[in-house]
Amino acid sequence: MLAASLQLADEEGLAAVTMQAVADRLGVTPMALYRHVKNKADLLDGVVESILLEVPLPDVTEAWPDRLAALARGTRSAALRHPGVFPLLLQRAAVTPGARRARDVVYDALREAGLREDDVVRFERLLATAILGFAASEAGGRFAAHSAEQLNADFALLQDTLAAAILGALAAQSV
Amino acid sequence: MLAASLQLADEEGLAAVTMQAVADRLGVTPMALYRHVKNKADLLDGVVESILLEVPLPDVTEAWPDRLAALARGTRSAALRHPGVFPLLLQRAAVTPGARRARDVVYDALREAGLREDDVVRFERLLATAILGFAASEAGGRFAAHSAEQLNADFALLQDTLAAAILGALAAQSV
DNA sequence: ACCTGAACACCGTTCAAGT
DNA sequence: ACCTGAACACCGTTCAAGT
Repeated sequence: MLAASLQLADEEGLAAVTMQAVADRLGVTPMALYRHVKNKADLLDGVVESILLEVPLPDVTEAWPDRLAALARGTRSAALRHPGVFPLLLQRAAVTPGARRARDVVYDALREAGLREDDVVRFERLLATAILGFAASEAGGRFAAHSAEQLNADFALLQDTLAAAILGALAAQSV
Repeated sequence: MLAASLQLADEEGLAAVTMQAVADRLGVTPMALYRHVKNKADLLDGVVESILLEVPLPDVTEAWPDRLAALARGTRSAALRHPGVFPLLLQRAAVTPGARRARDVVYDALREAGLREDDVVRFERLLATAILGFAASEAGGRFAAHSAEQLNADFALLQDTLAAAILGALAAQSV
């Protein structure tokens, strides 16, 4: 049912995700959905969560900068796969298992980098908002006029900037 | 009419902005709105634009870093004033007068800083996505569990990171 | 447990008609 | 020019009823 909703959103946009359209796709009446979902908001929460769970977690054996870069790329890919829904990610509290999963990857990487615990949580939030902001902007259409190469270069600049910020914090705390 | 729509969104959320509710607030029938607006999407575009135009432009006599910081603060304030609508800003192409207005402030500041023209446009996009991403996350509710002090500190870290990136680019190009 | 039919109050939008 | 009444096809959701 979440899969059907997500597919519908990808094909026809978020506005096409109605209880009746989802039910149709499942060969059932709209009212049957209320057995599995509290209401429409709950259904959309489920769709958002399933996108979050789609982001592949990087291999723990990789070096921490590679893990962060891979997670960022994975997030961006998920956004481009689901442009109609992705902007919703910024409108839900980051307290679900899918959100926690990604956050833990970043926490572990930043700890391994050597950041102090308070900087770990600060930098996780910095990374998450910057990457999600970029991905949501790109998927949402704010960059409509830009070429793929431009966007790739922009994403690289963002990643470099964030990496430099982490290295800067490390240098500052080892003084 | 845009003012009435925005007010409605602020008071009761974006979902409450229906043609009928807006018309009610204006003491008119829903159909009368179609005289002034093509359809509902057009109305929402107008609301988004009016938020963009609400962001105060910094005084040109200020130094460039202060102008950038002031614009960022003004954007964040607008988001907090209109949390229900702000996430929509990431879903509209940045081609309206309101978007251009803010972009020109950043262009001028970055040129004055001494960046090369290609870096000017790259860094403007970096700044815009990072600041809008933060503001949309905060307004949208992704940070629901965090305190105001935490969020202020996070915003400061973001601004510092972006400022450092600009200074880094300046240093690199003057080698 | 799971699904349905009928119903409710509400959507966005059109069209012809009114002033 | 601007607004309205009536109508259309669609929403989300509830409830009692069916298997």
